[in-house]
Amino acid sequence: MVVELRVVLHPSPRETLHLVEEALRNGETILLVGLCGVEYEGRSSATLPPGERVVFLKSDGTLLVHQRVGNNPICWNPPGSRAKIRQEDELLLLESERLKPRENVKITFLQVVFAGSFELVDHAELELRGTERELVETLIQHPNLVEPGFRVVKREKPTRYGVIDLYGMDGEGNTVVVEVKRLASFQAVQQLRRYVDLLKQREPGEVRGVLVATRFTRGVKALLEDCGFEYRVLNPRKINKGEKGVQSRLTDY
Amino acid sequence: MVVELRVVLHPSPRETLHLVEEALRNGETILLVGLCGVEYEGRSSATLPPGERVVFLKSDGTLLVHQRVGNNPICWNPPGSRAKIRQEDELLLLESERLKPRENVKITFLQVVFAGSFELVDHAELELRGTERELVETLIQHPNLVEPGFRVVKREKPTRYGVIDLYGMDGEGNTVVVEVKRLASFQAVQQLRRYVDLLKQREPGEVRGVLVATRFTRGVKALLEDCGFEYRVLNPRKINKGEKGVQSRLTDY
DNA sequence: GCCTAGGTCCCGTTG
DNA sequence: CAACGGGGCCTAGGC
Repeated sequence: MVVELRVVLHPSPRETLHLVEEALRNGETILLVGLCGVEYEGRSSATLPPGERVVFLKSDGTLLVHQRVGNNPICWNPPGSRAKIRQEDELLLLESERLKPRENVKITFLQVVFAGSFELVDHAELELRGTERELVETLIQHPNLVEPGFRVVKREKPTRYGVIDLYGMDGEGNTVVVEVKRLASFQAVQQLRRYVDLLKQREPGEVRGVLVATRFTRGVKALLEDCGFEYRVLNPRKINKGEKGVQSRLTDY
Repeated sequence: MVVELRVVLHPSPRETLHLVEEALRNGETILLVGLCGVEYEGRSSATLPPGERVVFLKSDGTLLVHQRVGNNPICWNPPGSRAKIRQEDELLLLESERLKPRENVKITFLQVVFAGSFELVDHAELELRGTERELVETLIQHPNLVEPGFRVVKREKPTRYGVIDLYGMDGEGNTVVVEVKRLASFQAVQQLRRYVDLLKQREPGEVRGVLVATRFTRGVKALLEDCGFEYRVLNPRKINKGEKGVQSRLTDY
């Protein structure tokens, strides 16, 4: 149950000031709706002329300014920022400061039509399935999905140029570098290439590169071929039923 | 000014139902605060056990579920999704459906402590400064920042494997590929490498690769060196004052 | 603390 | 429409 809850409609600047100050003291969640302009200065800098928006201030310092459309906040400051509010004449100034890197968001309210503060209790954590991590675990349990005879030597093998998802050997003793992705992109191929090139300098035998993903784009397959790499399509639904859904290497075609 | 605004404290399921349904019809912005659990099924899938959260429903279909901490929503559905609400006994079910890709977010409210709908007017757009685009424009105006004698031939030159930020020639007529980034990463080096390799096959003379960025990490510089590439550090603040802040090529050290 | 890579990334642009 | 790369990305995990 929400222990504490306070709401004001069409508050005066002073009322908003008090509500926000008290909510900040108590570590409550704050929602403001009103006409405001925003200035941002930090890693980049930006100006947002006045408009009606929702401003969301969390107890961990998170500040979000949402326009009426779009998934992402138009302006924000991440957790750890510090917010202060003050009144200047009929304007309300909400300022959020982040220290590292130094970033400042300044919201000037011309009018507030709604102000609310809430004490939220929430100890639950998201349980997410179908991540890349799970794909890697699947491959460790079923190395045949990479190819019959494949043997995992190391998971998350660190190198000078990043961490190899799966490092192992094929049936003939060749080194195999496996890069795992949910969605295979150019970037994934390049990552694989970086690792393969590195190992080629160190390992004696052949070094093969394999990109395993649930989805591939056209361009990626072409680039894979150019690099001499192979790929496997993982079908997440088939995995539990068996070890189907394995593609042959590109060079088989 | 906010034309329409409706707020209910501790609404009954029926009251919430009516408020949300009417707000959806009118394309208004909806804020709900209460105890709820969430199920997500789509590109991935997830479960979030009950807790007190802020639910944000926008007129463009955006759905955001925010916990009391964190910059990002814990669950969401992007713009273009369709929301429906219905009552089952004392529970309220808010369901959001996205078609491409198919994704479903189902929120089960055990209790709503606040419901509000707002008609927001906002035609303003963010003016953002300090982007990569601006860095490229700076280089075009001051090609000396790449190096004395550098001449831009083409901006955003498309290739089979992506678009080259800047393509030009040095004082000796060699091809120069310039990749521009705010923050230099391994990925940026690989991108540069892709382009350089491609042009080496096509262009007659030498092909040089230069990575220009405002910030570099140690590992990136090492990889650049291994690839035989050069780099330049751009200081955004110095740019307007002149053409200082140019680094020599790695091989000068 | 820096650095690296993942993400239900979202988002705009381009083919 | 797919696909590719930017982002004030944020966030988690290593060292």
